Amino acid sequence: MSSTTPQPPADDVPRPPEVVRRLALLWDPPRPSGRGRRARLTLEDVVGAGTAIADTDGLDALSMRKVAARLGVGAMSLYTYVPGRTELLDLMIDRAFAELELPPADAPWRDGLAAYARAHWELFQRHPWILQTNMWRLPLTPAVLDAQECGLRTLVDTGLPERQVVEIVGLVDAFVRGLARSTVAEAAEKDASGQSNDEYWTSMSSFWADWFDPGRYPTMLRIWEAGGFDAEATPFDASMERLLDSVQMAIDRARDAR
Amino acid sequence: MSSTTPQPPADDVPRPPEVVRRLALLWDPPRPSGRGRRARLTLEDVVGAGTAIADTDGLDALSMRKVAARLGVGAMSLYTYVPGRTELLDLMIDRAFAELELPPADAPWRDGLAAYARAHWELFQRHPWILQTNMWRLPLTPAVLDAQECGLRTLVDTGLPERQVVEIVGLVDAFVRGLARSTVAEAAEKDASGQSNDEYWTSMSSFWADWFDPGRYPTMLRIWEAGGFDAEATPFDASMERLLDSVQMAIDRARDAR
DNA sequence: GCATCTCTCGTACGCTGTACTGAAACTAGT
DNA sequence: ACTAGTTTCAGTACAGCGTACGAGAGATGC
Repeated sequence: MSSTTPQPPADDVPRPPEVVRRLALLWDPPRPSGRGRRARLTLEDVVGAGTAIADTDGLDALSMRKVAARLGVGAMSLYTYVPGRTELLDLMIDRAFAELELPPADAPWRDGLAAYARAHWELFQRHPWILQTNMWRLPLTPAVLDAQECGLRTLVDTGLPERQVVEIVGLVDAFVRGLARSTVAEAAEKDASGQSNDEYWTSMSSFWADWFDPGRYPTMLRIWEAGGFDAEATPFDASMERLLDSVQMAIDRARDAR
Repeated sequence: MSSTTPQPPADDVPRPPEVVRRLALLWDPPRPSGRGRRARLTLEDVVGAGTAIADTDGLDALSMRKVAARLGVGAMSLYTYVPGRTELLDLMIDRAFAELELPPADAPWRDGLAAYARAHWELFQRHPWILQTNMWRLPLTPAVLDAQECGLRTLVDTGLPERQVVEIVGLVDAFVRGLARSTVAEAAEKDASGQSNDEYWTSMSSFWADWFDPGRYPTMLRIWEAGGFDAEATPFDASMERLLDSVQMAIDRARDAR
């Protein structure tokens, strides 16, 4: 490939044998064979320990050694249950998405899509590390596909062309993730402030005082002074309503075109 | 720290002294003092080498040793130009965002916002590694703030309340990032197919055949059969128009409310 | 008892970011 | 020209990471 064409990292595009092995554990869970030494743990234990670590300390703190230590087990023992860290993360994501309380199939599209978005929103609040996974897509796990199926189902009978259904669900996903990201970031900063005796905010305000050039960023200054950046009331619902309005418009337009 | 409260990783929330040091290089670039040994490189060389590696091999391949090797220099030599990897990434992001061709200040809001989105879209195509940075927010660098300023400016005089301006620009950002992500992922898979003689696709299709349960995912099956997942024509423009329509609606509503 | 199978885990390798240290190279002051 | 001061360069080292390997432990089937 030409060196001028940007290439995403090969690491995230599994090579042939890998792509199957990576998902085998999820779609074809191994049943205990009865023979051989008894297992001290279950796969669920391992995934749960990983999730607990990621929930409290973030994804960077999730290492095989720490998961093993939390379970009182040698690091390499984990590899009996899980082929590697990548697959452990896939399993954690699947387990997390299985927690989603998805709307029923017969809900009106607007209620269904709103509930779909809100369920994700709450999930990301509970497991912010999902937003830290820097994969290109979510893994193709059962629970992730369940969620996708649910999202698509809300719109598939509205008369929208199939391609637009996919687009819109993608837009909703991106919106929820984006907003959850900044909300979590805000919470993290608030937390840092509490822990470090407001030195963090001192540093930050000195940044704004010393380096922020109001002449260069007049709009930001103006919005700041008008309180436009005070997001204590998260704008999730308002923005979501606006998004749903635009979906309504798309549906009306699709109906008119027929 | 309570184990029941999800905590984002402390690593991404710089401690007090850190938060200033991390941005100092960006807002207060050191001028050469003339004294002492001459530098073999410039800061620009280091940032450029890092960007080149990330462009071609992805963010995971970006290590201090590799950057140093590309410059024909010892690994530790980089630390005279850059305090650490985090700050190098900040600089790379700033440099990338400086490439944005932002719309002029006097453009009508719809043209301006569309151009703002498209500029980001093209940037992410050129530097997909930006989408791999798993930080909670982009760093507060000059070029990043320039871009934000531009986005906010397109809407600040439309009569929308300030808070909604911030919301909408956030929505546009999330949309562009989300769509760029899946586009890049698709390109990565196409590329993997080329390199590995279609074994990748063989594996993937065997996945669909062996594990995908059409009864569990009827909507996905239906959309698939209707070609709804064929995204060769990226739906950027269509989706963007839909988004802009919803912004128009919000503006009209804000006008009516006054 | 013995073969067979599975789980457990210490050791080790290569990779990472970077702290420390001292050598090398350059300028300024005398 | 020489010294003192300042800055860059880079080797070594350390802690941490994912994980390949292989020896041992414990269970089952014969």
